[in-house]
Amino acid sequence: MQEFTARVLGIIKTIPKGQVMTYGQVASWAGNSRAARQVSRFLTTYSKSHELPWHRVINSQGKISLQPGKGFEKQQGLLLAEGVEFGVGNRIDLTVYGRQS
DNA sequence: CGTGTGACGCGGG
DNA sequence: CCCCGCGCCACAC
Repeated sequence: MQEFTARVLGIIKTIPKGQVMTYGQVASWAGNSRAARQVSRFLTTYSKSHELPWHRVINSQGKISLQPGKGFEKQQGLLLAEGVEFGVGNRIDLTVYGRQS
């Protein structure tokens, strides 16, 4: 496994319950601020084979990137279950729920 | 190899 | 708020 991938995995596993991180933030913490896209692709493949809080990773707009009918409801349900609130337009306030850097 | 495709992000209009 | 374009990058054809 690539070093970058291993770090992404480690970072996501440490996101506190009830908090979220953006793809870009995770990529940056893992050492490559330009790899937000790879982080998303990583989740599509690893969320099924690993025990990982994949639902705590959202986009920089504070919104869930999955499309309705393709996982959106599932992710929103998991976040709601841990107390994360969604505002107008199903946006999450990153200044409240975002993991502070 | 060239091309298309995104769970991305930033800047503009 | 919505929509676009552009940069970015691994991956599938």
